[in-house]
Amino acid sequence: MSQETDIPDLPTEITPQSQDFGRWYIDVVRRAELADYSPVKGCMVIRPYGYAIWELMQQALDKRFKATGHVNAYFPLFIPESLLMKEAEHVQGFAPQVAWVTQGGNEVLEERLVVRPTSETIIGTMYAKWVHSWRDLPILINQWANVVRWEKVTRLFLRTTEFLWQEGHTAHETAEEAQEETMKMLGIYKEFAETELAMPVIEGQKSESEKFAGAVNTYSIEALMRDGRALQAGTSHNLGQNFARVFDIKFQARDKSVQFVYGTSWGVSTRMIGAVIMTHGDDGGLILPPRIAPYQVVIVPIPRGNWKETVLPKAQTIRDDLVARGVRVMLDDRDTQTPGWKYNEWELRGVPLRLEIGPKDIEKSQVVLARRDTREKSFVPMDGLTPKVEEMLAAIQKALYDRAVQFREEHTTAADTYAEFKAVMDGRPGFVISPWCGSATCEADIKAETQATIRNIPFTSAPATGKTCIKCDGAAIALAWFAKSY
RNA sequence: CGGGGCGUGGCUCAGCCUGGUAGAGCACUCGGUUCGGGACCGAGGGGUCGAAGGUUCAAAUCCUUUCGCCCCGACCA
Repeated sequence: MSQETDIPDLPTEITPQSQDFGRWYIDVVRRAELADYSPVKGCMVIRPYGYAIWELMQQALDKRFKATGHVNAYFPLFIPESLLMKEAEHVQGFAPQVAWVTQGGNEVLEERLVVRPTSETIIGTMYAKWVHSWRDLPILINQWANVVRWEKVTRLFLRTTEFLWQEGHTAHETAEEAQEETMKMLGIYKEFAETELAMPVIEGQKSESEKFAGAVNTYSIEALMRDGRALQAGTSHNLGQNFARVFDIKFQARDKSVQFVYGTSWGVSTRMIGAVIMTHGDDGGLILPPRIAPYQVVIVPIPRGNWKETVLPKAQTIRDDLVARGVRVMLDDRDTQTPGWKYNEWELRGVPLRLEIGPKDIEKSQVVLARRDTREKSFVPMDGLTPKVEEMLAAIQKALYDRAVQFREEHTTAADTYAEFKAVMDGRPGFVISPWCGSATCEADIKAETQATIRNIPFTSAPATGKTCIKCDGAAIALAWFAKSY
């Protein structure tokens, strides 16, 4: 197998990351046709190519939810005002972000409805009706839904007024079971992110001020984007008995006493698509991990002479062989575009592997394979092609993950003093691991002065014994991971 | 919600300062030659210049109002 060293420059149509990362992101989303702005302020249209990525993510997640005993259901989009108002902390957290429905047809509603920002309240109300005995537990329900949060500042995929997500809502007999569920689902998110999205994440606990409104504890997975900012990619909440008390979700326990259930909720959203873009993309556009790429291989036939009688049938055969093995393939046989144009287009859209085939290849019974991640080209014999393609897709998946891990390691720094901390945040941003005293005041001051927030306190974080808070010099309770975030 | 910027064919923009009846590139349609890293030639189609009002013989251009969007900051999956 020979390698071509002559890799052409990346196209210039997309703003380079180094010039303006935010602009680069928007350019990629729009040029790759993942999404577009809609006529509705703050809302986006997810285009077929972007939606195909979401569908692949959904399938991968749904499979995992089912495998751990969860079932899907669907709850209403509208929530009566009185339900939302029941849990004090929850209301306070979401009130500024809810959209109200005040009128139906021509009639003013007696009770206003909110468009769900999340469904704890309406699901809790139903659980109260369904749970009577410890034998009814646990309830392990997930729903795939849209939610609406009135946002002042929106960004495609990362924060839009309406977005798609899944929200799991479970009810358990004991506090221990609820905590176990909370951790299990966070673990599933981590495993999903790492194996399907090739995106390494840090699992940990949120600080009190970053916690979900109404939860006892919130845990998150945090990923590092290529501009050095962190992105919360998924959350899992232990709700304790907070919602159970308010919604009266009671059951008769094994000891005949009446108890409130222990709840959890957990979710990931279409924001994950933004995370993938900003984890793997380069100046040439999108780079998709093979496992969630709508097209894993694009076949570009070289149209020359009577190619429709020679090259094209061979390309079709190759496609059929790959499809038979479950590989997602696009055969780009348009004769309105040149091969070079197609190379650039599909690279921009992140297709992991390109297969070129022309008359010369047919003579030699070979094809050209070009990797999107390294942009390396190689000649591969037609014989044994399918296994070779599968092998390369797996190699790309792994390479993307390894590269992302390396990037994160290179952009993670420990800082025991505030001076060091600020130096890193001003310089090359990323995660900074620092001792923290646990005070919300210190946390807020650090944010005000450096824009960095506590992303989470990883489970694997070393104990902070003997260390002092970078802000107030008080005894540290933990080594927290700080970063500027999306 | 504060600061900045922008609304002109599908897209990116020029034209506005100094009013004179709308232009370029790309995209699109048709025909032909091409095609191994964003092809070329020829012929076409497409815009009441975000909206409303005003000034003027005449407004994309000047004035007023208004709507929308984008970017940067305070709140959030």
